[in-house]
Amino acid sequence: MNKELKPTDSELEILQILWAAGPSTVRLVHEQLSEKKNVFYTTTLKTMQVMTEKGLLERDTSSRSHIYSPKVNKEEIQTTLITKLKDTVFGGSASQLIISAIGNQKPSKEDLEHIKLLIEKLTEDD
Amino acid sequence: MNKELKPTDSELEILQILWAAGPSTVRLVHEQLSEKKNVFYTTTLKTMQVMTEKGLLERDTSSRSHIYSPKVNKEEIQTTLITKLKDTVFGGSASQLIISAIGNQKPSKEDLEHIKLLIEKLTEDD
DNA sequence: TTTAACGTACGATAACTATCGTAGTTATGA
DNA sequence: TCATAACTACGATAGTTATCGTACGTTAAA
Repeated sequence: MNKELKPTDSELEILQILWAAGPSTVRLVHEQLSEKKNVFYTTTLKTMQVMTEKGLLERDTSSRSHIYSPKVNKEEIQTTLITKLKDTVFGGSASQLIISAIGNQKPSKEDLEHIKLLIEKLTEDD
Repeated sequence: MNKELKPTDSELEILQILWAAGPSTVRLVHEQLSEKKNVFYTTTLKTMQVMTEKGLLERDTSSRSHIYSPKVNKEEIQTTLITKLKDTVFGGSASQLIISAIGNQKPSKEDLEHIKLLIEKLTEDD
């Protein structure tokens, strides 16, 4: 339902940059974006303006270069999208999703240990 | 790049049904779809026709009711979408994705044990 | 045999996305 | 000061998606 929780792919690219960089100008976002993708400055600008209209970003217009910040929570978006993926291609099964991720995303040894500890903690306490 | 690996949301709903049910008529897919979503028969039909054009489905037109089957591999789509999610909202980190999934999708105790065993197997052999 | 149910084909359309170009304003530095 | 660079605003557009309606042929049963 909530539009704010369904950013498009282009919007996610921008959100990612803002989540990492904190409040930024279009110029800065555009420069980072340009490292991955050929796009005109005005395209980035327009997208960020639309995102602001949608409530995905907010901006401070007090100086000439507007400062944009994410208005949506990273963790919330992550959870929403994981849930959606789980429902649409894993028939709603969390474990299948996790197993598949472990199997083909090849986390490092350290990561696997880390995950194992997390699981132990979760299975212990209760 | 490969269009076949980026089904839309509506297409994924249909693929899921076909992956589970095997080769089916539009009627059958539509009935299952109707349990989740209000949609006209011709909408389902049209979507499946488009999917066939795109190469997501193939069909046997030898009888009056065409029989559709998925032409794309479930596991392949799963991997593609997990990878995309990892890249777009987890900054490319598989472990972050997995940890987040374990944390908020709440797999059952049995599932967690299952996953733990898998991890042990992966960290052992090499 | 005729009509209702079932099936496909396909055009139309509204909404949304992504992208770019143009216009106009405001610094800035040579 | 005046040209250039940097900004924002915003219209235009092509492509995509999702959805429905209409047309039309086929099957089956009353």
